Amino acid sequence: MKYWLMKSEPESFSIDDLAKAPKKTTCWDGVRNYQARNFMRTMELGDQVFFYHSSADPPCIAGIAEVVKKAYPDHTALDPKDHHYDRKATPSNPIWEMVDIKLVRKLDAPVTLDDLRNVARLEKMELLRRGSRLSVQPVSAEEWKVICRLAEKKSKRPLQNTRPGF
DNA sequence: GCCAACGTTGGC
DNA sequence: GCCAACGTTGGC
Repeated sequence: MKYWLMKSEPESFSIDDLAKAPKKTTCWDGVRNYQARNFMRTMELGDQVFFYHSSADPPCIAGIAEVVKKAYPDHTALDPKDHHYDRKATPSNPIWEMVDIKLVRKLDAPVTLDDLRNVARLEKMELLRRGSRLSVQPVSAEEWKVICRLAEKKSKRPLQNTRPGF
């Protein structure tokens, strides 16, 4: 099982929106970066995801989700009226793909970007790299564990409903 | 709102 | 293949 971090601006789609969604599940449409897409292509069912609020106050990991559907074509790339339309995309070559993710749990106390920066073991984390903008990125097993511990500490109670591995 | 960092586009 | 121009991301 692998670990990931996916960014969303809460003004467009937040952890609460995911909680309110049917089956607490959403398709992750709109990714228009090849590296991010390639990461989604390698995702497996059950992979665990940190749901990150970008351009938020404060920026933070707001919850945990998991992959419930493997990569498939992102239809919004084919719709000229859609904001994420890409004229290079065709039905036979849709170019862009998405996965479905389901909420595992919202964090009682979000782990902020500032919190993460204060952990020496997270120094190499992609999110913390200067100028990093990747919206879908891998998280190492160690990083995952460290961040889950941090989340537990902040919430003052055990993380429930998370799979073994953190 | 600012702006640094980054990815993409397109002329050459 | 180079690289300037442009658009976007995302923290501050």
